[in-house]
Amino acid sequence: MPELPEVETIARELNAKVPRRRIDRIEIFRDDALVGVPRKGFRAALEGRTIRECSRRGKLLIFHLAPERYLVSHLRMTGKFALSEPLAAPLPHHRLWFHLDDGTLLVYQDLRCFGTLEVVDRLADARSLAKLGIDPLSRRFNAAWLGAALAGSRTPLKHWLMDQSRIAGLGNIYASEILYAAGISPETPSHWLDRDGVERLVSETRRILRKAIEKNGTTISDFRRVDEKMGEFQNFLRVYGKEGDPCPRCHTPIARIRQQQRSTFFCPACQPLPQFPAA
DNA sequence: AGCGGAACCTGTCGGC
DNA sequence: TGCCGACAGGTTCCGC
Repeated sequence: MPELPEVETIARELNAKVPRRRIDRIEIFRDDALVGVPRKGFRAALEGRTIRECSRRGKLLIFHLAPERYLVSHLRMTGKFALSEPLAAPLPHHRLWFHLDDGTLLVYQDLRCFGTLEVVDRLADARSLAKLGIDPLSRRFNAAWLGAALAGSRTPLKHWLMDQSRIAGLGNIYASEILYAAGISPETPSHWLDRDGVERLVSETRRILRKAIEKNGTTISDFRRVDEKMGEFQNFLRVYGKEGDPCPRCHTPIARIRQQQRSTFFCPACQPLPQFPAA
């Protein structure tokens, strides 16, 4: 489900509510998500600790606790965190309840049970954080960095952008949208991109991610904010999920292809495959 | 290096 | 109506 803007939205909304709240008690209804610790160890590691803040790294959501400890969560496709009034019984896809000291319930739910919850004493110990690449909203993500990183890779650009060990946070929706905005074919061998293309890719990546965060993420089916409201960026998507619709720029029907087992949407006219390597 | 395929798990949707 | 396959915002592992 969530890519960088959705996780950023959740982190910001949690950050407005949960800092200084203590986790009094945890109820576990299904423990598939727990990484590295058994259910009892998970509860013992977190109960009684206070949430200092929430942050995001790539698509990972991080709860910073005191005394020092971290809960690092990857929501994968359908994971969610929500704040709720106390409930009598868990709803169908509720997996864990964190009872906070002000009486509210921090609910972790996950329809498909792909999501993960990892507890570590130091962030450096988190396996899920270890292999992440550069954050695309950081200053280091610029044309000089990207140009050097792309050199030598023949991987199709769309797949390259989704590799979390290179850039952390882009997924299937935003990779398609960014390439459309930059006017670059998703099938371009990565090292073919010329200097101008690299610069467009950097600026469109930043622009689209910032706008998506401003719109609280994209809700196509599952994604919900902490208060169960939907995001609004789906209203600004140009190509994702729009196979056959006219391109907003040139009216050519939007195409859909499969790359690495995933759907890619693009405009064949606005995003032509380069004819030759641009050196 | 990089690709295809399968797996993890559950639900929905479209076609026949 | 009912069954069956395809597909879903992600990642990882295995084999070629």
